[in-house]
Amino acid sequence: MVNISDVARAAGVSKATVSYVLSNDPRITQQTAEKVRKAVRELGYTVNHAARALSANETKTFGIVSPASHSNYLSALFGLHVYLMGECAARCGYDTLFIGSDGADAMRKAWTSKKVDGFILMDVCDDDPRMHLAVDMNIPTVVFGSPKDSFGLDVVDSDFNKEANRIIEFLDEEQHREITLILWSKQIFKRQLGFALRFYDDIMAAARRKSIDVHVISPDDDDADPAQIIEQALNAYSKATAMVIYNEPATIVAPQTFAKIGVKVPEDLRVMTVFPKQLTLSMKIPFASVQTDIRQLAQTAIQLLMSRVANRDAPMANVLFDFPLVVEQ
Amino acid sequence: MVNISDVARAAGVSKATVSYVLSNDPRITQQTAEKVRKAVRELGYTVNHAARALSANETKTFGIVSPASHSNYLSALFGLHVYLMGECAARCGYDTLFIGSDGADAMRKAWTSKKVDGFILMDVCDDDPRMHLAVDMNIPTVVFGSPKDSFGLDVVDSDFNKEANRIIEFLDEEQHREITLILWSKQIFKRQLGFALRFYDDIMAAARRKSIDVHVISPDDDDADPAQIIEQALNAYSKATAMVIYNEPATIVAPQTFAKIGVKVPEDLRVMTVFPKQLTLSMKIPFASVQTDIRQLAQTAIQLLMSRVANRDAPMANVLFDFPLVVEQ
DNA sequence: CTGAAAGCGCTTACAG
DNA sequence: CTGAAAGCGCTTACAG
Repeated sequence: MVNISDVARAAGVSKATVSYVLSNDPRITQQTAEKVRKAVRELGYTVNHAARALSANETKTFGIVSPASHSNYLSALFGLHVYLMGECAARCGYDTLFIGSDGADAMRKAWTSKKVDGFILMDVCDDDPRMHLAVDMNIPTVVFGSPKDSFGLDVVDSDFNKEANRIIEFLDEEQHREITLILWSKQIFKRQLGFALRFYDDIMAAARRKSIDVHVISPDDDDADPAQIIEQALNAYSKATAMVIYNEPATIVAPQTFAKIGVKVPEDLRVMTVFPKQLTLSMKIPFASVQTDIRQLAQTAIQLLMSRVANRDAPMANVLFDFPLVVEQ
Repeated sequence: MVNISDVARAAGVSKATVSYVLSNDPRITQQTAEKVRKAVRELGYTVNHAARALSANETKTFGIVSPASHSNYLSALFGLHVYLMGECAARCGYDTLFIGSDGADAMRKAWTSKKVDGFILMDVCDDDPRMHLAVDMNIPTVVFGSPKDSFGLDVVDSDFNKEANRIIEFLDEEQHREITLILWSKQIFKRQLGFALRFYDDIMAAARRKSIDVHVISPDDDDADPAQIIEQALNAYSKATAMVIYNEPATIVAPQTFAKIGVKVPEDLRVMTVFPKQLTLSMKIPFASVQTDIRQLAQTAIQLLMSRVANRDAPMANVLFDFPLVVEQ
């Protein structure tokens, strides 16, 4: 494989000059630069990544750290996130290293072996060990999720508070006084996942303010059949005139469940949910929904991380997106 | 950050010895090895990845190359694949580099910069430029999908031929003489994606053998509303007694579509599909389906790639999985 | 059984 | 404006 010496020889300059041209150093004259670029082109030269990383002490790659474990369903969405972040990162000249299991351990290893310049933590929970690791070792890190405290790390997520208020206000205007709320599983709550906790707190507070009665349902288990849970909720709280679903598997199966039982939405029951815009389309979720834009979230995460790498002492960023409530007619 | 010299000093040996211990070289005595390991532990040493890669000329990372472009829906599944492969690779001591857009170009760059030891190509199409690149540059590569010709590259996929036959035989036994077949979009076919082409050919051949009439429908567009397509198919071919859906978005929305129209499955219409087992559960796909195990596919891909890296001259592997047909009662 | 030394392919002060 | 040289942190024949 052709290396920098080959290029230097072909261009009749030193290795240093080649290196300077490659990094667009302004001290090099146009002429010299052009000679070098020609040689690069003709020889098909590409910088050796390991050598550059070793020498320059930066890898131009970001690590995406998955949470310790999660159910099958969560993984599907998670995958989409990873994919989108990979795309955004690529556009910014960064590669993306996927850090699968073991959360904090794998993350520490990737960092101490200098395999990445920084991390994006997926689905952070309160007091997440990965956050503590990042803080302790002063690692550029952006957090996905809404932990109670991010300990100074940059955060990006959707704004649960606004989402919850918007949902409740909409229901209040439609005069619903009794609703049922289908949440993530108890397992998720036990793991203190920020998105589950925050949304729950916010929506309950908002409902209280409007004096709306809320029947709360949280499946015992991640793998519980979401269709059954919806049916049970319908039976148990038959006087509720609206249902808020904040649970992705349940949202996905809800349309077929209602259709099967013969519940007409929204005539018989107003249904509201929070769901990624990108999937709303292909999965035909026909509810009034707050439509999360996961591409925008991904892009922001990458940008925040790039800024953080460039300046470790910049003030902490906390970007919460206020996604729109879309009401299907 | 602590490096190999620090460890050598602390253990009272040379750098070489530390390196040998780390690679479990049998020439080092137990005693020395233990001393070194102790120092490693106490100092919290981790090998610098770039240095090792530069010196040993291997990166212990695999690149996962996404196809040039694909629709939103495809991406969701794609993400799951990436995720699962990352997990499998991690278990085998490999990291996973996600190579987003630009297909062959990004792949060439990752290779010439020596960022990875090999590639897994997602969703390969006939004559895929990424395959040619891999062959031309003799890059260890495993191909996901069923191209007409893999040019000697290792292949892993499900066995479309067997799937198609199994589906048709099942329909034949149930005495269906006229069926409708909903396929991937014309865009997908135009891009010559192996899975779409192979399945289509195989199922038509099998149907011909059993003298079953097939009405074929392929949406013009990836983003066409799959629910409408199903409804149209139902209207256009009302005498068909079975429907085979080989199109993931359509499969996902099919249950709610049938429920809405009042078509009872399987009483009014036998519906068959091919769908990842892992998503069948969470998405409540209630059809007779060939259940692809994407975790197994991912694992096999990683294993094949590891073998290929270890021995470039080994005979080509072509692993096709025969996944079971599961009939929901 | 262990160590001194060369080399992997870059970047970057520093000197001129 | 350009080049000689040190150095990044490892691995690996080779010598002893």
